[in-house]
Amino acid sequence: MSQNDSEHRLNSEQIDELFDRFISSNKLKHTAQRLKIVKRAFSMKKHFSADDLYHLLKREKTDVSKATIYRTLKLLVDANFLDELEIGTRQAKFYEPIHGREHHDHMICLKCGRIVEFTDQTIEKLQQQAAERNRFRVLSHSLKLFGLCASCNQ
Amino acid sequence: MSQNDSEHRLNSEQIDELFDRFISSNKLKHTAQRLKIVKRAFSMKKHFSADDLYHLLKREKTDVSKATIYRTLKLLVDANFLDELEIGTRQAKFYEPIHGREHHDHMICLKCGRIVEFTDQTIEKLQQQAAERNRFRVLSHSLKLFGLCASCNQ
DNA sequence: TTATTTGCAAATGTTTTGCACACAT
DNA sequence: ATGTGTGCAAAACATTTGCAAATAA
Repeated sequence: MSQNDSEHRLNSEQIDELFDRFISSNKLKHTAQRLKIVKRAFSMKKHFSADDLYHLLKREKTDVSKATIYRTLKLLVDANFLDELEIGTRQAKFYEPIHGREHHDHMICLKCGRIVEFTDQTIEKLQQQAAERNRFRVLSHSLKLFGLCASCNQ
Repeated sequence: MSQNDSEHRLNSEQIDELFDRFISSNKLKHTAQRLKIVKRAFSMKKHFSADDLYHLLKREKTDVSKATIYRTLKLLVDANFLDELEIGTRQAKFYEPIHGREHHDHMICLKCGRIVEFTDQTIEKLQQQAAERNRFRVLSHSLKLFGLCASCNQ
């Protein structure tokens, strides 16, 4: 893994700041539920699903309904605070804080589910060139490698 | 589009041959339903969903249940006769005949839904190298560019 | 005060599955 | 004869939505 997890985690103060930015930038209202969701989402050490978040909050006795979690996660993705990763059609989406990180792609271990991140500027460039050749305007992209991670591959 | 559709379509005789190969290679049984599904799937001019196939067959008075369509499509994908494309987690999967075509990636128009295919050997190579750097063994991959196709982008 | 937000339960949409019957080998 | 395959309806499952009650501004 090229990234150190803690390197990208925010402290409580930064999260409060981010929360305010999130709320005001979208003309939303401050609610206890949204604050709890944001606080928890931005302190996650790895990719998490809506359901993960739901159970974590429930365990911490700070219940928020699933509907609100889904609604808030969507807002956070639209506002570019969270990145959304789709592993497979029948599987729950995963989320991760963006927080100034550059775009990256994912390798997904089919055995243990581990998600390894990587970036390759040349690939990005070549994608863009392929798009231009087809007069296609890229708004977003997703590159996923499925296989076996180092430990699962012996 | 770099590919000519008709260039890759099979004639009736070739489909029969492919059907036999499909059945025998998997120790399956010849059934009217499977033949109908294979015939229709391999004469499709573009990507299709399970539901598309279901309605086409129904319209042609050759009813096959949805369950059987899903089961057969899965068999065809596993046997490497069809390629499966996931546009989004909550959307139906798309299928396309493989039939000797090389692997390709997709650009998906968010406005009209058009799917443009492309290949880039250098990208493939760089993906592999990125995987090796992480001692990750790639079994399959998916690269999708989302955006606006030439006509939708004016 | 009033437009948002929430929680609940019900709906959604695709795909899968249990089961009894039908059929290919 | 016997193991497969089929159709139906129900289940699965993540996510979305309608609605009435609660709450932020």
